[in-house]
Amino acid sequence: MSRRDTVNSIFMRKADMPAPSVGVEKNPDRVRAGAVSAMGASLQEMTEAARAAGRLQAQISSGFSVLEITPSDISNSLISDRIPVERDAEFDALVASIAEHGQKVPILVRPDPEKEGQYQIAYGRRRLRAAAKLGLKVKAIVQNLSDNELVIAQGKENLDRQDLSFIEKALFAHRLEEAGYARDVIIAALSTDKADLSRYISVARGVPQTVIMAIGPAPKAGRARWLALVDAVSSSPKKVEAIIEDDAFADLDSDQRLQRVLSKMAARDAKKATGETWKTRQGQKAAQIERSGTKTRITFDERMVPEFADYLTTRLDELFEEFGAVRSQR
DNA sequence: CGTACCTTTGTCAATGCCTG
DNA sequence: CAGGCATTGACAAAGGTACG
Repeated sequence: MSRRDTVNSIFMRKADMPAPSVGVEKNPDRVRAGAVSAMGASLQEMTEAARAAGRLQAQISSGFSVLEITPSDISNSLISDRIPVERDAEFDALVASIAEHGQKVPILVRPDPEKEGQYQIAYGRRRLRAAAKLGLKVKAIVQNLSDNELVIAQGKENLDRQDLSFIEKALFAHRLEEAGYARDVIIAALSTDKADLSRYISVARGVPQTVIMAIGPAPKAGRARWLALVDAVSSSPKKVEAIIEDDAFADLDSDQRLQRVLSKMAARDAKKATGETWKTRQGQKAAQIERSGTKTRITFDERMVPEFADYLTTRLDELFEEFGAVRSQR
């Protein structure tokens, strides 16, 4: 799979379209038809559009320029970095501000490499959404950016705003990685170091998307709580799902939802403190250890460690002797 | 097999926030 | 304002992997 295909698949997913199956080529005719219809059907309009495109091309190649662009000509960024929230008072305030004073700060876009006359947003999506809502054109700086520059610009802008929560950064990092970006590019985009990036990605990998979306951005929660959630999910994913499906769960705010899951899981762990999971060094959950009164039961998962139980059975005498020797030394 | 590089994990200190 | 707690950035070491 080429980089372009990978990036496209991310883009398609972001646009709420089914993820394309591997190896399926995009139909170039459909792309062309879309671009043409966007420019208008009549010859007059097409000529005018061609002239406008020429002017734009000259401006773009001379560096960058601030243009007024119809929001529908701007597609979403390759990589989504925000978890949508139902109510957003700040967004309403932004809409009101732009309605009253106009758009003060331009957004950053690049020309869509595949669709003439179209743009891809690097940052300023809230301003874009606000302009679209108001039916206004949006002021945009147009720059020729590489894929890497695009995501780095997007990341930098978000960090300037300092309102991406831990999990939003984690998702952003994870999506960049899935899109095939090198670690150093992701590190630059998130202004982080390799150690933290590793943690971001492991959290985004460790918690299912459905769980993250159900909980939301949890702006007050940092690394520790999300790492705790990774543990909780890996030990009993079904229990976590049951908690997030609870009716009352949706009534809480995002931070409270995360807290609810963690406290319920902690309570559950405390209750069955006698039960534990044995994991192999590769992290496979290979056995369940249950203690009750005078008995201890170890249940091996044959799918994870096939034939290990048989092997262990044949060595019980040996192990018991070893155990006796160790105990007598103490 | 040894080496170099990359990733993951553990840990600590600084900072900020909250509560009494 | 002090103390406790959570968050965050940074460093070091361990673990994993690719390559010669």
